[in-house]
Amino acid sequence: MYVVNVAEELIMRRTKEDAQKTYDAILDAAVAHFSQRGVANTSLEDIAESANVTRGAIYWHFKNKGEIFDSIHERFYQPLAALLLEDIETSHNDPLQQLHDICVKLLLDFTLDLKKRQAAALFMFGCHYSGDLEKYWDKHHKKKEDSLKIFSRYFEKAKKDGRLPASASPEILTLSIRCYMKGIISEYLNDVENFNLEKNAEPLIAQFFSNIK
Amino acid sequence: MYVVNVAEELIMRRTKEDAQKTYDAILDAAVAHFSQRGVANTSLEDIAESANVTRGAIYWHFKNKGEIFDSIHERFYQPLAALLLEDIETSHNDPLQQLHDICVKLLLDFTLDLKKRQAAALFMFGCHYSGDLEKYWDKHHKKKEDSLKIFSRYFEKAKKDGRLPASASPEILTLSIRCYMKGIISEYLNDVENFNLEKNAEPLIAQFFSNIK
DNA sequence: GACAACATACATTCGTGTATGTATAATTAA
DNA sequence: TTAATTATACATACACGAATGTATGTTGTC
Repeated sequence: MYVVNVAEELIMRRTKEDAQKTYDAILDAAVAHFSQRGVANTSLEDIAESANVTRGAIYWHFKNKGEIFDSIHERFYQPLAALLLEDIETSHNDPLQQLHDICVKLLLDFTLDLKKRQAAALFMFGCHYSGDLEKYWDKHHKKKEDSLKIFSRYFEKAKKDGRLPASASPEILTLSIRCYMKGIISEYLNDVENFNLEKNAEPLIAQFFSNIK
Repeated sequence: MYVVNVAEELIMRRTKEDAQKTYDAILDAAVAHFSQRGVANTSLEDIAESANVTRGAIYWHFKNKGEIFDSIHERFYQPLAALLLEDIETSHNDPLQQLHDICVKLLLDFTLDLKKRQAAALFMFGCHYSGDLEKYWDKHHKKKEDSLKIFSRYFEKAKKDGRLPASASPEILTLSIRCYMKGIISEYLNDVENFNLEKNAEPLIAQFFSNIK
């Protein structure tokens, strides 16, 4: 049982800041439960208990479980998309090295940040976009596609700079790195204890670039 | 709604072969529902309806939902593991080419076989090994690891034959192809309509091998 | 005193597991 | 060979708990 109580006390709280605290506590508790048991196997009572509130508090802040789920997505994807955008905007003389570095960085981030691990596990394995969650698929999928499109810009830059072998296709490379990253993160999250990502992140990514650099 | 009725008629049937038919119909209906909505969001009534039986029939053949889930796993992994074992046992003069071919074959198989797609989607995204399903994790995980260990044998062969560049490590390559395959299948199953696997399977795998062959 | 931020209580639905009923097939007895 | 018996392969009915959503109560804040 890795679920921890996020809120510290069970006192009555009515100020704006305190309301924000319970809001955050609910989201934190939700990510923890969702990632461990899946959205469908998590009851609002589970979340409430971990956040040291009652379901009443949850229904005050959120309409239902689906909106909690969606709120988590926003909180998780906003920084990720921003990070990627920021990286591609900063000029760098070797786009392939730059992509190499950001990929390693993204992977190592997971080893350092439990919250990110939980959120990623949630959206990769912990949810199914059917039933109540179906309506969020388009929105979430679109955000994911937008972020992933950024990958292609590194290869286009490299191509333009003549840094790609003639045999290499930017389209395939984009699809390839996308799948590769997805697979690494998947396999890591599926077995965090036995997959030594700290050690393997750089060699794995280096392996990918070894033929085009 | 892609769920189809698998059994044809609703008459009373009591022969051994007919019992086997309903058993199969239940499993088929279960895979379809599990892969589309997830195990947790699927009720036994859903399955029964698609299989043209009642929950009574399900409880006759299976103890509960978990055992249906486990039965599906057996039916799916047995042929897969057998295929991989058979391939590695057959002698081939170029192990890297052999691995390339089997990877492409595995991927293209998904484009041809709905059942395999459903089963893979089920075990990748449709289930969470917690609660009732937790007890199957060890067993399923072990079978997966056993199959994946086979990948390393191709690279060890290649290394022994001096077919690997000195810089390449068999361990990293094994981990790498494993993640890569997982990622390709993941991304494909996540968006079957837009991911053209028939077209991209071979280029993607070729891209992986381009630097070590 | 009004409203925000909850807690508590209640009604209802849904899924599960089990108990029981029943028609047919398989087996045995004659 | 056939009639009686038993076991199989389900369908039906019921009892129960769990989760949801809502209605209402309560407390502190501004």
